[in-house]
Amino acid sequence: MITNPHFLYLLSMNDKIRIKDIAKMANVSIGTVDRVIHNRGEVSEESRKTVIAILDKSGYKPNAIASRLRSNKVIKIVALTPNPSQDEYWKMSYEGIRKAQNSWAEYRVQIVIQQFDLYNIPSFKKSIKAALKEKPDGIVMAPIFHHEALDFFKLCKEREIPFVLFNNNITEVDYLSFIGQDLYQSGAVAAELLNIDQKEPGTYAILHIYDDINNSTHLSVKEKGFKDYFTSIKGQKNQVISGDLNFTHESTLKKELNTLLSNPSLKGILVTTSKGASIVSNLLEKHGKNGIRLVAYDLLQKNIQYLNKGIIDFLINQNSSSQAFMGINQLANYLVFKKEPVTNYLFPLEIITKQNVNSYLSFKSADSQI
Amino acid sequence: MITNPHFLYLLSMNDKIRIKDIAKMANVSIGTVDRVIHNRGEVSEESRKTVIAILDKSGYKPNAIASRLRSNKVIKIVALTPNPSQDEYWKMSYEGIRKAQNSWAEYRVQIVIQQFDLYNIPSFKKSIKAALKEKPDGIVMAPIFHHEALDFFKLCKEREIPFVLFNNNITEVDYLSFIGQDLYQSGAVAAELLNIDQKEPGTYAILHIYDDINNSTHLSVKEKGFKDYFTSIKGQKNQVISGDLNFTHESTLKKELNTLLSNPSLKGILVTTSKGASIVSNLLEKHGKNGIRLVAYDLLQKNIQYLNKGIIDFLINQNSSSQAFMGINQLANYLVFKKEPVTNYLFPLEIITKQNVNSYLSFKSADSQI
DNA sequence: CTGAAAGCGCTAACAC
DNA sequence: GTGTTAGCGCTTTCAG
Repeated sequence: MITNPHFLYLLSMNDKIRIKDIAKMANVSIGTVDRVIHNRGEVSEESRKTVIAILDKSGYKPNAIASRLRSNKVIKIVALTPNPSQDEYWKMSYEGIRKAQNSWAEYRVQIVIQQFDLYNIPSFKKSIKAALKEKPDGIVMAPIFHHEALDFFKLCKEREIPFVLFNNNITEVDYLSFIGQDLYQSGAVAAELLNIDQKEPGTYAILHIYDDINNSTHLSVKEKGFKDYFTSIKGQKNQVISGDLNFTHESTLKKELNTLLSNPSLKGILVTTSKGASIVSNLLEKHGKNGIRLVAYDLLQKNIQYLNKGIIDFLINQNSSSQAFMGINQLANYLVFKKEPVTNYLFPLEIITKQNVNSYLSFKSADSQI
Repeated sequence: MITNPHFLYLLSMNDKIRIKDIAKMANVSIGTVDRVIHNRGEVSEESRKTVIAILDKSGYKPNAIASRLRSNKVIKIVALTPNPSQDEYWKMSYEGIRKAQNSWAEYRVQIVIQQFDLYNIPSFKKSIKAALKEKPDGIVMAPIFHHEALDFFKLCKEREIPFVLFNNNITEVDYLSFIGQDLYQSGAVAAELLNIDQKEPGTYAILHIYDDINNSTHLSVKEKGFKDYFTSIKGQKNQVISGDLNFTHESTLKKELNTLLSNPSLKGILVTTSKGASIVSNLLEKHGKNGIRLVAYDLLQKNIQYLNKGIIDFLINQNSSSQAFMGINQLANYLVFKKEPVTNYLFPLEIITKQNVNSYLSFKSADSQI
């Protein structure tokens, strides 16, 4: 079969084997080779076999640069995201999207941002419609409205639009890639941080403070990890209490928190929502820290302030901006360069303290690779 | 001047302005525009001015892909690195280089790895010679032999070969980019971790355990950060002791460490060298932990084991593999796509515990963007 | 000093 | 089924 004398010669100069070379070796045209490479059919079984054999043996690697230059069409990605001005966490996420937008522009990847109201399902539905109208090549989003997201993904499936999730997962659907964190383990890390060198047993609280009822499922996973950590400790009988509190009823919220803080056996608090931390911090500061340890989430400005003041002891970074950035990266690399995405891309559980927080903040501005 | 009617039209569809468009707007040929862009001279002052004006106003950005495709030459980078089989830390670094090698191959970037003996200066000098003989377009290395590295960089400068440093910095030279960590702050983080919730004053030790005298300067920066942290605490009089110990004299080393561990006021130990941690861990395990906290560096296998056993309390991750990977990324992006590198790329000071270590280990295998 | 034109490797439309 | 060819945006040679 592989009898063409060029074959060995080309193998020896092992760089830059082009489609042209493969074609010559297989005694077919470059058109045929291209059809084989991209499974575009219309090739006789015989040619297909020879070409594939030669592709394998020659170690041919397509020249991504040429390929990209040629296929000049604009690739369109829609990123669905909450209105960044509503929430600092989602603002960071938005910044990640903007960064991706920037760095993919030179590859003719157009990233259309569809904003919706974080507290308003109809607005989300409207965004969905707008997104589909764009006829995108791919979609990136954080599926915060579970039910509505499910419906949406069904439509994507029908239209064969690949989608990437970040922030929280929806396991029932067939996503291209999910970018997030191991929430169970995240709860365990938080528990561990509260428990460092605690010699006496005590009470530990896990508080979910939200302004809406989104995501409650994903918070319960953190809770499980948190509780399991404490039950796994042998020889120390701790009490774990959990509370679902509502951000919007401030007076009841404050009352409940104050009773909690007055509990003399209270050793530590985990606040699972990034936004809730400042409320607790504020009260804890007034009440007096008294050795009550506080762990919270994310590098929100207020959280950083309380960390620096010593009210918050540790933050766990969910890296909202990198998650969004990486979500788009995965999708764009898939669409542009046909790179197989990582199905479950779990970010490390970053522990932030007063002393290392600046290294994280300055890193943000530095990182700038594609 | 800018009177061509195409001008406004092209500005409005603000993407993809090509050299061709600039040429049309300036009423010159694309050849002339190219000569202006690359300062290749042979252009009349008048054309030059018009072209520059239009380039500025139009926000023209060259298409790096097309440019790279055309100039078909292979870009060669030499990565100088210690023999990976000598040391686990440098093995991780080596893996980062291999990963970069892989992901840049498709862009016709050839990364030549020059290994040298970590404990042998002549071997390093030999590698330098070999590196220069390759006539590389750029060089990446960790300048662990300070003096020899300095000489080398002088030669690079003469030959106009840009170089990127990682791991440790040499501020006297004009590097393209440095990838590393803030060592001063790293010492402070370590101190903080040892000091969490310590109610009583005590003794804290910082130990530099090496098998050679490399890098002693860069360890002293960590020491400064460590000491300054403790002196900055008001209301708690702690004692800080530091020690330079030699890995190779095991019996003396053990003796010294055992006296240290018997100090009843000892509260915590920082081992600044990644390799030294297992020695201390081993002795501490035998001696009994007795509330002596241990902080060490890097995700070496033994360190992870001792972390999981609870002998090591925290590891600070120096991310050797990512540093090397990013070093090559910076250089390759500069050489291939003319992207301006970040001059000082400081990695975050990652705190690793028993509960988050796996999230870091599995992340390593997942990350795979360019 | 300037313009025209070839061609990097690949894709896809088009002809046979 | 298969081969041929135009052309993506840029660089560089060559002719004028």
